[in-house]
Amino acid sequence: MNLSQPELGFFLRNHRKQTGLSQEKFAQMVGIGKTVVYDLEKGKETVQLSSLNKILKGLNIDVNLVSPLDKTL
Amino acid sequence: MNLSQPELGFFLRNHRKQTGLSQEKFAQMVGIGKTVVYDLEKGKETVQLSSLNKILKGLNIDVNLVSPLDKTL
DNA sequence: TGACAATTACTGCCAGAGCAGTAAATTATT
DNA sequence: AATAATTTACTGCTCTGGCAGTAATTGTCA
Repeated sequence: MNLSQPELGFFLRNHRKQTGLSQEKFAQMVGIGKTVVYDLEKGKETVQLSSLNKILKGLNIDVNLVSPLDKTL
Repeated sequence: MNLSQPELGFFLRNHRKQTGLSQEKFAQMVGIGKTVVYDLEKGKETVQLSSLNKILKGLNIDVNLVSPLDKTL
């Protein structure tokens, strides 16, 4: 996938829900504003990378960047 | 990996170099300012997600988000 | 070594991201 | 159905990321 919407939003929302936390609780747990969580889940792309990072960390999600060049075939 | 520094910076820089484009040329090719390219490669985390997206798209890089929960084991 | 290209670094301005607060709408619980 | 919890939506404010411009530094090549 890519980091754009709405894919990312659904992904983040699903995983947050599995934590059982509301947007607000989750937001303060990872140290960002609730608006950012809402925006990201909704589809806003103009958010800070650092905010996404905090969310991904809070969800224990790891990132793999795969490039066609990396393929050691 | 995660989307934080300096890992991401090195990754992006290496892949941009393989395109043979300078930061400035690459920046205008993907439609962002040269400062953002420089900042991202350098280590700045407070950049917009949309900027990172444009860069990743320009480098043909795909993103995999892997969560422990997804493991269908 | 001189000239050229690219990178690094700094500036000031401005559009907009982040935020808390609030309220309305939606959903869940009892 | 009533109540509580959550989400959606909007506001105004503050702060800063994005940007072009520029200059200094570094790297490359003839």
